[in-house]
Amino acid sequence: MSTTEKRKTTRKKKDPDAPKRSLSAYMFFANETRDIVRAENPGVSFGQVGKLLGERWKKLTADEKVPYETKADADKKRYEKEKAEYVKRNGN
DNA sequence: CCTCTGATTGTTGGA
DNA sequence: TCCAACAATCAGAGG
Repeated sequence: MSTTEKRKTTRKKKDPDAPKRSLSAYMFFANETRDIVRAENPGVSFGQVGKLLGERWKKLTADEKVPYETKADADKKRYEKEKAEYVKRNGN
């Protein structure tokens, strides 16, 4: 099963203080591309843009993803911090 | 020890 | 407010 087949929707959180996980490079990529794709495809519904984003993302090379992965990495650290506090709260 | 699934992140746009 | 496809990412649990 691929990660893209389940994910019904944002399910509930099982943890009390569940620290929000780090964002994916795609999230950052979408942040920038959403504006570009939408600019090139005005009026297109999310269905079109959404798929376009995925295709564009796959088209990007590791070098292009660098800036996005970099953000993702930075956010990852952010998550670590949240987790640290989260664990502290639970493991207090 | 190693593997896997589940849950989560954010975007748009309409109902 | 919620959901849909898209991709990534991580943490916990199990064998």
